[in-house]
Amino acid sequence: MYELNGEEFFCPMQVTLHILNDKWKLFIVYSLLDGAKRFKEICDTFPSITQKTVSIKLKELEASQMITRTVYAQVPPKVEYALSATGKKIEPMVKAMYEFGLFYVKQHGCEKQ
Amino acid sequence: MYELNGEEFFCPMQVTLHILNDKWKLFIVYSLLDGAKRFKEICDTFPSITQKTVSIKLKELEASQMITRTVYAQVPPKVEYALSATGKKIEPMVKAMYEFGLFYVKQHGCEKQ
DNA sequence: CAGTATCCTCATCGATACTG
DNA sequence: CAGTATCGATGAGGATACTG
Repeated sequence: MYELNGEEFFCPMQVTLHILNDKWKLFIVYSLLDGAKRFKEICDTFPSITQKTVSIKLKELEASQMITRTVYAQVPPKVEYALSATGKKIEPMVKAMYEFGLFYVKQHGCEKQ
Repeated sequence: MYELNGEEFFCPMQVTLHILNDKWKLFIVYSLLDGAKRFKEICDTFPSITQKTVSIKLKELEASQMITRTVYAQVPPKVEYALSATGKKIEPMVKAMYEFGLFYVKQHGCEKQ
């Protein structure tokens, strides 16, 4: 049995899904595996996500200690988001997800030119 | 570039998330790793999910070829859901998610008696 | 550049009841 | 047992505009 800010979980899987299971978070942490990104870069990485959603998701990921937020005191402002030590631990998981996707599209002949 | 019933994807990760990223699907396929389950068993595994949602999610998972549905001609009816060959390929991914959750709760001291 | 503030839509999910 | 039908709540996320 585990507890995370008031909520109870019976299985580590549940914890993982609690932290990452939504439409965007996994994409965001995935894109940060290459290295730190600025707010605008993250927005540009996914054209179909809005600034507002990016903002919310980054806050949530920061709250669950998956990413760090670094503000550079300059004008114009520069803020960088990067995976925390904990966040970097997603790598094997993300790799496995990538591999599965690769297998799936091959299996189902979903490739296009 | 990949295509799945009309939608376009640029990355295998995107495909994986398209198939599995919602509140329940990962839990369901996860619970099927032990072996086939009947409809009621799946409902009972997750007390906080409704029959309706289970029904919808099973249909979606079947449509994306992740699970198989076997009807036994008997009264009362018996229907079994099991992972397909494709579905079984989630195992490394799920293991990685489990491991991450485990790491996370240890790191953050979330264990309760 | 890096966000907030509003307003709004729409899918997801829950509650409950009913059926072959 | 294995669902479907109906209705309703809710909240994530989109569109757009604005700010330090």
